[in-house]
Amino acid sequence: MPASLKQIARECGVSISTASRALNGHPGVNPATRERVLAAAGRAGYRPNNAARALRSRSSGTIGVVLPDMLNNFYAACTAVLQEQFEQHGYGMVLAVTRNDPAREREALRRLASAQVEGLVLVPTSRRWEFPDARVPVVEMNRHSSRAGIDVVQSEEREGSREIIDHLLGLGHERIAVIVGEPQFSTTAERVDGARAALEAAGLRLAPELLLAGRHTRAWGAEAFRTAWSLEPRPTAVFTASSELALGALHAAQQLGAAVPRDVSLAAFGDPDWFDVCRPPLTCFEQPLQEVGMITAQLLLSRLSGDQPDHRASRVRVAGRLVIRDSVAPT
Amino acid sequence: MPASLKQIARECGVSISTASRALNGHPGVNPATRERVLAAAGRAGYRPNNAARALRSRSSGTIGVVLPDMLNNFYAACTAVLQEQFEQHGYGMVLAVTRNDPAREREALRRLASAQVEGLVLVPTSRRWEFPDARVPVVEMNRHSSRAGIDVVQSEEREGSREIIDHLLGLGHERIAVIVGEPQFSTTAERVDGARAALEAAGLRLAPELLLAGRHTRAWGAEAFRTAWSLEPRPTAVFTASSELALGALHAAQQLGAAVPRDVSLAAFGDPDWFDVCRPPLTCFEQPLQEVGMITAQLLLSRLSGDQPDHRASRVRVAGRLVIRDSVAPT
DNA sequence: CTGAAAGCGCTTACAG
DNA sequence: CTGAAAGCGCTTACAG
Repeated sequence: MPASLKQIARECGVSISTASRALNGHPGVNPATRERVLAAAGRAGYRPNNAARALRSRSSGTIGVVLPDMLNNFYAACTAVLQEQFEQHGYGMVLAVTRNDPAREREALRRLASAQVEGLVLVPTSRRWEFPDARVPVVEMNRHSSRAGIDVVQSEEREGSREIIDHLLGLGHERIAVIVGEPQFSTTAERVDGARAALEAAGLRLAPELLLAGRHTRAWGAEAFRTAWSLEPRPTAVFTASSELALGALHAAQQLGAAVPRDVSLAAFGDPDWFDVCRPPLTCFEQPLQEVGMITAQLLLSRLSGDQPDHRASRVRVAGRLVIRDSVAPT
Repeated sequence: MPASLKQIARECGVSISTASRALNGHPGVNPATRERVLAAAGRAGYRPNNAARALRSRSSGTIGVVLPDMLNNFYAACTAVLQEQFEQHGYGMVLAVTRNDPAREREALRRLASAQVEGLVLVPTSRRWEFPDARVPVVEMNRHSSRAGIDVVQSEEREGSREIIDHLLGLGHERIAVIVGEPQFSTTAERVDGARAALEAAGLRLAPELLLAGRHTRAWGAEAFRTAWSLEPRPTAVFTASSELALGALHAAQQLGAAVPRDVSLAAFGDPDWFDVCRPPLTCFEQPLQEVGMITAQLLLSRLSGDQPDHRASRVRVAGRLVIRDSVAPT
């Protein structure tokens, strides 16, 4: 049974008001009294009850984070940064996962509202979400919904995609398969856009049969690669819009005996740790995960501290960079 | 401003007691009244205040999870399973990360105590941790401390290590470098033990120069591999005790121009997604991540539900399996 | 510098 | 079936 404020106060012969003030470092407490209270609390292993404190002070000291999936390398990295930043500023983090299911998202937002989170980082899975408490600042991370007036922090999706395709075009590829995830996500739309723009700038177009949309899974990456490989004529290059898709595509290529990059070039969006030890090391667009997490945290924290004179919503796009390895060859 | 119980009650012309009972599905509420309350709550987007509920009912509905690092594939996977299981049983999860720092661990445990968690999953980083509230059931996951009477769920560390070494021995390797992480972790000790036991069973021994202990990072994996490679005579095989270490070792091998498995064989503990697309695909001992997470959750949940007639601590070791790929060749 | 008191939003015996 | 009341453990004006 953990000690309560009351017990500490009694032990020191002071009121609970005084004990509370001493523990919370309020000014205007006799230093000797403060010492006594601190000592007693230390001895008893006193821990304030968060629920009571939150209830009374009307602030939970907590920020909610809603994301699709903890296993995804990108989200895991961002979340690690968020958690560290929030902790440094005295906030706890409460996590909810949606698996890209709008119903789960709805439920997650409810739960976080019940937890009285003071701020929210959201990787939206539906185009129109609702948060019960309109006073809570929200930042959309990576993906964005169609809601107006919400801060968004993402990487340069369109530009990244365009750089990859430009790189392929520069090496003579013209028939390029584009493998992407869920079409309803803003990231997918933007990556496809970027690819399309690059092709059109070169006087080419993205043939419908070469655009393969499915889900951000290894399985779909593999299936889509096989589909692309069965096309007539075959594409000379494949662009996968995430590392999971690349994993599947690479595996499928190895199974089909398609040598990368001799038979087909492969380039991906994202750059997990293992891209440089795979067979072959993959050329890719490195997403600025750390920065996205950091900027998201800073933006939310500045909204929370209220010293954000500018009340307009921000839209931050963080630059990434092309990393050239061995998976792309000239035609 | 989210609606409170009081407002809902007033709107329906009932007392807050009745509104509370209706919302919480207590028996003995007039169905018509219940309907009215539910409807009003729905309209108002009512969400109960967790803090108030936790304070009054003395149960937070929350389980704490303390782990070293969210980026680690093993912990991310376990945590995903834990979160899903806890959610299914009506518990929220609150996460704390220690970065293998005992001081951070101490602080994390305090924070979770303040949050009144009802149960705790802990990947311990110190040999003797303390949780302020002795009534809270704790399960140690993956690693274990030296505390008696605590449930532990882990994979078969010793056996996995032994299987790997036996496999190498079977192909004629006798000079095998063993690269491990932090020596103070139980997992490290057990993996080293397993390796040593396998060697001794074959009438060999683990030479001190061949045991390279550092940290579970890519950087240490690379450095240790370079050290091993500079030994005279060179080892013919390298065993890395985690996937991060394997990543570093593989990268170092590629940089040194050491062809795996022609010049040196490589085998690892753990089996992340990408092991089968790297160069070469890695032979390894597959850790049962899902199962470890699942069993941990079930064990803690059964302690919480109190229907655990057996009060003795459990020590569960989940079996893994050897996965043979292309990174090991006969001498 | 300190204490008595109110009250945060709920749940839960208790009485009717 | 319903309501009035107590109280969970704190914080915070308010009075001294």
